[in-house]
Amino acid sequence: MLNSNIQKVRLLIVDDHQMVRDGIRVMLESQTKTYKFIITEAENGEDAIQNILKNDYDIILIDYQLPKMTGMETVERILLYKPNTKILALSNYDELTYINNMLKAGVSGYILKNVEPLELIAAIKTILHDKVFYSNEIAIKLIESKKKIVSNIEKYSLTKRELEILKLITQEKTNDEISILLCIAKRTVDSHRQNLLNKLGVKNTVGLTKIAIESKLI
Amino acid sequence: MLNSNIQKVRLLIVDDHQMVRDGIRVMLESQTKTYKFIITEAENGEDAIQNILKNDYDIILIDYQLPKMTGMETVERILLYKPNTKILALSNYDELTYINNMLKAGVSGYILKNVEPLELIAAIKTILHDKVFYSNEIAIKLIESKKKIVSNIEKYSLTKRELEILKLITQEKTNDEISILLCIAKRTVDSHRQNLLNKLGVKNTVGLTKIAIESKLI
DNA sequence: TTTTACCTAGGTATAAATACGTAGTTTATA
DNA sequence: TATAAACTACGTATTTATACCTAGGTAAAA
Repeated sequence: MLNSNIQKVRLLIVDDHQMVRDGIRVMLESQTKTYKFIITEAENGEDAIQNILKNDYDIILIDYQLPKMTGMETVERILLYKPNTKILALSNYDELTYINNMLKAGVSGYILKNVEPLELIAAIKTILHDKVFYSNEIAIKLIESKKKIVSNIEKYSLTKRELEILKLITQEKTNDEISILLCIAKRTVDSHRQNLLNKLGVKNTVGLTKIAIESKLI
Repeated sequence: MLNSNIQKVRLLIVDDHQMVRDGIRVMLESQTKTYKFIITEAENGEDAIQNILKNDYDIILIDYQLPKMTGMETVERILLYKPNTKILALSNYDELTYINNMLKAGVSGYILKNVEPLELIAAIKTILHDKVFYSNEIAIKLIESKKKIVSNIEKYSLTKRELEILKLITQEKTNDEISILLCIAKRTVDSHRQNLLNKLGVKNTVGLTKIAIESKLI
């Protein structure tokens, strides 16, 4: 009777760290109330592909960093063969590039490895119900991502034009070249450049370049 | 009889990820031939400090990234209270900065989290015998660290002097200032700068700065 | 010992950047 | 519609960087 309420979930863990695979297994096996997990493990992308070709899984947990084939490539190939596969990305990193890459590849969720057992279960539950799941940190990161580009400009309160010119400066262009590109007078570029030096509080072009790189403008 | 050969090891795991703590526990508990691990867990640096003040441990496994207090600070404080404590740093990162920081703080070993159970046991064994242990990747990293700086110079075949001047340029110094600093004629600095532009194949100071940053010279 | 690479230094010239101003026009917004 | 912010532009002057040379001294290597 009680058993009838327990749902079997076929789950594939793709991670090259035995420690992580063990950790996930412990987490999932401690949750026996609503799910019975049938867990398979794969060490790398190739393994994972071989596995999904032979077997069906309800959900796949995959790391971003894998030897040889990256998690992203693996996800792309899995979805090529079985487009309806539900995949949860599980990473150490909340780097925006990684998150975006995984989402682009087609994962249904992205959580960090420092996840609590209950949150992991919640994520799996959500994804099994055809919804997407991002852990809080990831959601915030995604929302903030657009803001950050703006905030770097705001941090130094650069105008659009100043930003544009800063970018051209970092492309090794002279004021003369910039003026031609933007169809404005060289002296105008001079002014903008002077304002940039003042606003950013640096001495010369080197300072401008360094800040541009720091701010990831280039 | 058999039991008399089994050594008890009091071990403290300091890591904010339950998954990692579980993973280590599984690894260690699977090795029952020579050791019986008595494992305590701490979620953060504060916890760890409280624990080591109350109890004695044979070895401490600690992550680099911890909330609030870093692994490095925690190690420093642990060794302040109990200077003979044996500590093994366990990190996801083989970043040289992290490794160096941990070694500076006083750990007896540094291994990556993708460690095999047998290697983890080997590390613990080595450290318990008052020796130091680095996993292969870390050892290589440490050895290569010096080489890398050289290789970047060699890549562009910069001379010592040119490198010196490049660094000063990236500190927003003018040729005049550099000449005073190095006690050489301004015209000599001019020459070096010209050579830098030619060798690095860039147009101006912006190019020099970008390459210097890429090459991690600054 | 000859060669080579490196550091040194200067001639001459031009191009580019920096510094400190002023000021008109447009655009968004309160 | 008043106001501020942004973009535009120029005057004047100095400093700095770039370009293309030549060339001597020194130390290491072939």
